[in-house]
Amino acid sequence: MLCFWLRGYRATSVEDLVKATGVKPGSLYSVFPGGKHALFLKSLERYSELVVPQKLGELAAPGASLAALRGYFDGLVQDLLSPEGRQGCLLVNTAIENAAGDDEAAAVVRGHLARLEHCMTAALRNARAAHEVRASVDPAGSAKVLVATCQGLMVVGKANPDGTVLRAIVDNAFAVLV
Amino acid sequence: MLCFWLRGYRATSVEDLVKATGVKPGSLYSVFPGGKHALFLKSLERYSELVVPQKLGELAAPGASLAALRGYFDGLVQDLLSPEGRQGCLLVNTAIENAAGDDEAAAVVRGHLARLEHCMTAALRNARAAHEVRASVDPAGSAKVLVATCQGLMVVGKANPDGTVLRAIVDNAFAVLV
DNA sequence: CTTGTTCTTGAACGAGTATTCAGATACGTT
DNA sequence: AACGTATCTGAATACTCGTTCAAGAACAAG
Repeated sequence: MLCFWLRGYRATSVEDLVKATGVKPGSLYSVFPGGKHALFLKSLERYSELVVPQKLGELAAPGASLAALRGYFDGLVQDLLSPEGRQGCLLVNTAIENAAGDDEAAAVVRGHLARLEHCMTAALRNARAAHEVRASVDPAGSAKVLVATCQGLMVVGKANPDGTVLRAIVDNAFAVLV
Repeated sequence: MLCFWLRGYRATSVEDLVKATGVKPGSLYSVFPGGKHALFLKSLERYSELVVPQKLGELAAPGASLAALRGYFDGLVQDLLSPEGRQGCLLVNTAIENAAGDDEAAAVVRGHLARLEHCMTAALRNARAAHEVRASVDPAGSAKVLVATCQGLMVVGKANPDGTVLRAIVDNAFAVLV
């Protein structure tokens, strides 16, 4: 999973996977019929189940509110600025690199986006009930925009890992809510 | 340029470029010292100078206002839904695929993002002067968010080329401005 | 300790990669 | 027409790629 995350699907060779796992080619192909591609799909699922919930943090909790939502974006910015976080999000990378020609990969990405939108909608609903955001805010609609914004944040962050720029995006995205 | 746009940097072979241009390997390497990578950078520049202004349309004009800004987003959605437009934006693809390990490519992407932000800021300033958006809208700040949103729109569009979803994102992004 | 089975190994395979270069071709000048 | 220079060509180079498979090691049962 780390190989694909760091280097992308095309750029990781089977040799990379052999070195990273210690599993030799023969075994690798018997354990994962379908080879590199099957392993990639498994990596996507593993990322969804292991890394994503960790990044979501409080945002995935039922009582999540504006602070949790803001915390998710702040975490994203922090990751993009750290040397280890420069690889961005495996699922965003996959959307750009593979989604057009790999329906199975695209389906995993779509699932992730749906989950993200669901969490954000719930958080915004809670936030409105607690009068943390303007009453005119439409939770479902604003969640859709915020999903797109955080994907865009990752694109901008890859090309320009500048804290001032990224924080300005987040600040202004939230400014219209209160 | 079309090769890199359609398939990405890593996935386009020199043979693809030879077939597409009709220029044989020997000539290609004498005309472009630096080979595939030099050609890629030239393609990025060509895309910036040829395709981007066409996509910007009215938004690049001095008098651009809210309609031009909205028109840009609508054009983006339309492109993502058409079979020929599924490749998305070469510069977004490059940001994800190459920016982390290719400083020259990242610089071209940064230039594009800066230009986009500049155009959007100007359009929002005009829009506010014409009372097309709320007086509380900060042109510079909102432009930063809109830049991120349109990059995100491209990520979402690649994984989920669904008109309803994409149009909802654009509608809600603009809803907070008026 | 032998036997039969499962699992593991790394060398080998063919296809594909970016790049080079000696030979062939075309062109402008005399 | 003949020469010299610039340009073009595509076969050859030295890889690296994903994948397979025969040979060997490990292991449990008798």
